[in-house]
Amino acid sequence: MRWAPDARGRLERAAFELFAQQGYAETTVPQITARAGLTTRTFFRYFADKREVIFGGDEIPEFAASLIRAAPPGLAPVEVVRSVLREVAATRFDGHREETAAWRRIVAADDSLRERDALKRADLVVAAQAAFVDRGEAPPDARLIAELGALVFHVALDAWLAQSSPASMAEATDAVLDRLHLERSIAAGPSR
Amino acid sequence: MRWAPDARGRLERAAFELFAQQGYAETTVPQITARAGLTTRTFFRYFADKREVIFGGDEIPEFAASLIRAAPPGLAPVEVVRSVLREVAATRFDGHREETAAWRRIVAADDSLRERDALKRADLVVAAQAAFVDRGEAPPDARLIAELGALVFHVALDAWLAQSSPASMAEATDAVLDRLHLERSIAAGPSR
DNA sequence: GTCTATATCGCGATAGAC
DNA sequence: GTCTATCGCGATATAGAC
Repeated sequence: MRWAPDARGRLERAAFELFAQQGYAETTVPQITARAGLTTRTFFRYFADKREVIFGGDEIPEFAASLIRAAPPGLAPVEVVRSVLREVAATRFDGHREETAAWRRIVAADDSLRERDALKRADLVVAAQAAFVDRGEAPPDARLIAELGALVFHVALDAWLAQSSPASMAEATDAVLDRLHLERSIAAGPSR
Repeated sequence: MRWAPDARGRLERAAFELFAQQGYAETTVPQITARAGLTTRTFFRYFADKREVIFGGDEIPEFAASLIRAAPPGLAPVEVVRSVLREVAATRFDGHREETAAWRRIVAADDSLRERDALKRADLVVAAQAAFVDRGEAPPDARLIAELGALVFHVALDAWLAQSSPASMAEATDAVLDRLHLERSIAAGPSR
């Protein structure tokens, strides 16, 4: 065929390698596309902007939201958070610690990327809040529990990547959640 | 004098008005500087990038950090958070509800600005964590309590702006904190 | 202040695939 | 022939260098 397949994947890999080697800011889009054998214009057809290459297919918000909606109706919100985080951690992170760490190093090194990362977290909160509302929570409570879930997720991710011994990320999310010392009733009692 | 005074303030006001009228993305830096009677170059002397005009002197991280460091040594972390948030709310927000709401509307309408807003929140967490570490908390606990404080602050801000009756933001931060149903011991017990 | 690199995006052309 | 992925060219805005 006329074009090598998986243009998107090639762009992602080329970007990842260049960012790791010379840094995000020092890497230009033409450099990335040259390495992937494509043109600059093509890059922007796959990614809205340069930052998105490294956050590519981030379906975590959708995945988490679907898990929240699928949780048993009676389960307390905190327990929903616990099981959803376990599931996300186990299926998306455990077994990919090294790649995740390399990715995190790149992101942490550049403010543009930290910024995009922070937006992704905000978007996760929005998606999770909507899911909790669908489960019957009042919007303010749904917001709170969604924020808490995102908080635990991000703190646990950093903790998991920081520890030298390779425990599972699922354990890390549990540990952070427990450390919060939340009452079981959180965001489950009647609104004031 | 040769130049009209308060160049920075004029740029901020011009930007604010234009963003409110035609949106952030539709407003160019030359438009802003034209309205302020300055050149594009001058704009970037005062602000690192276009987004920063609207987040101008955001000294909240430094302010919050200094309050945390100044809190009574024996006070439980959650109570430190409670009093710091009260203080920040009362001195920086109460009495400016309308301006804050207008500002929030602009930010919420554009992803570039939501992104910067999210980064500011992350920076607040970093500053607060450092302050809690100085107070003697273990870094992981300091991180948790800092994240919690930022969470309460942002949720309370939205709640305060959303409510029709003009309560104080200090009350809003208290309400959100109470709603979390945290045990008093949070992040105060011995590290595992 | 001026000059310039780089990101970003609109539009039309093109070359197979079906 | 139509469709789709890609290219090529050009325009504008941001941002940084000199």
